[in-house]
Amino acid sequence: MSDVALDDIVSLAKRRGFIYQGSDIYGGLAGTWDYGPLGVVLKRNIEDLWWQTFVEQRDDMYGLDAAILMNQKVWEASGHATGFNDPMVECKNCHSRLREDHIKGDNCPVCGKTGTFGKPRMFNMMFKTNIGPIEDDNSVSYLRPETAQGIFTNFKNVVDTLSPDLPFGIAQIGKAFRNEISPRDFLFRAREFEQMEIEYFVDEKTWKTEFDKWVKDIYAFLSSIGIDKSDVNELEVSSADRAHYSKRTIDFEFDYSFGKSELLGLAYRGDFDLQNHQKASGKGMEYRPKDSSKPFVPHVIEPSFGIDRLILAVLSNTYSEDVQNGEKRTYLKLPANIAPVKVAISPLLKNKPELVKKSKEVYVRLKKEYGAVMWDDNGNIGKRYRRQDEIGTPYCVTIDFDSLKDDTVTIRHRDTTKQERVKIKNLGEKIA
RNA sequence: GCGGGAUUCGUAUAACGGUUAAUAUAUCAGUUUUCCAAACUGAGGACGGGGUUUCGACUACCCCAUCCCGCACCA
Repeated sequence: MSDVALDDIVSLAKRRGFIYQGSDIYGGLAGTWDYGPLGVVLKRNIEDLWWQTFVEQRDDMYGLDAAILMNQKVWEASGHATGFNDPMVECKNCHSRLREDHIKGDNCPVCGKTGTFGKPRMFNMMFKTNIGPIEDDNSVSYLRPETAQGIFTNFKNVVDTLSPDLPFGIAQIGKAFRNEISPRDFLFRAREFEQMEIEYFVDEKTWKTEFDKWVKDIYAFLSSIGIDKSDVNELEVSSADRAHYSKRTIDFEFDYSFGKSELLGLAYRGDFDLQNHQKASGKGMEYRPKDSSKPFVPHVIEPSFGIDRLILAVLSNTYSEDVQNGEKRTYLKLPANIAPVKVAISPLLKNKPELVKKSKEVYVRLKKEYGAVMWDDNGNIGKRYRRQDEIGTPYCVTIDFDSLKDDTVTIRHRDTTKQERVKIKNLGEKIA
């Protein structure tokens, strides 16, 4: 298990404006979290990087942003309307609650007693709502429990309008909702969360090689947000545990403070989803090869990332403490490309107008170029460094009296606390 | 959902059936300070919500919410 305590991360996240409890002033709402001023930037940086990596930098990928509310027929076709509707039974002896379909015979698997089960009760993991003013069976809709179905239902649209060559993928970032029985472990299991999902459509014959390529691509992306291959455990999901239509599924697990748990998943789903929607909607889901060979329903490989879980992993991985001059220093070793503040600008002394003036010039100049630049003149210089350390700012630039003479400044590095003197005009290449 | 524990300034802690609820740190303003949380002055900031007992409840009791630990769940 990771030796970073979850409490330390939760506390820092709140103290510094990364993540707050949802509905905080009313006592909270279980399973919801709000991203504060720094958190939203961190999150957006990761999403942007993901989008660049998997959509913009590739020519076989197409973006999508589908509606959260969908026709109830979507969930009937996908199996969620029944699959998410699990009958639960409770053992009257040991009070264990179990899924009825997981129990063999009349024996409680927990306490071993026989005939102790009460009446099964339905538990639906989907949030139900009604469309329009009349609440009846026809008006029922659900908040999507995964973004994937929005991609499958638009498969035909994308094929018809952009006529992509196989293999190709459709990528989407968006919210999903699950009425979890017990949300746990900070961002890890929430009722409202965000997914970054890809459905990658392939010819069945090629699925194994494409699957392996995705494993590589996933590691490359993780590495770019500071999660190394050595931080990840690949769990081959056994045929008993994976969905019946899947021939292979890998859970990529991360070592969180509460134990190894899923960070993201990679599943080969066969043609299960498209076939189901073809059957249910009556619309053709074939791909027509350009060489006029026989049309077929493609198979699909699904890399599915939970942003919130990625953020929790990034925070766990980068939360660091060391001792400087006998004082504990807390810092986030965030990679520069996702740090919410890239560089902080300070005058060495804030009561010297000439230093402040010069610092402002540097600040305005860098802010214009990089955006994520913070002005910090509070307290003394050491205090500012520590404060920037805690929010993971990789570079601090300080303007001192020499700066006035020769246009140089010191740039101080978060991880080493070392500093170097550079020309103002060369700052860009140092923090790029 | 079940069992156990908890909930007091942003954070971390303290105290008390009865004065203005304390301390550290953080925050903000000012003085000072020539590179790693120095010092000084000042300011703002909390008893999760509701009910009961009581002359009086942050404190006791009940209900609810949330968090933590364990169990179960995770299609």
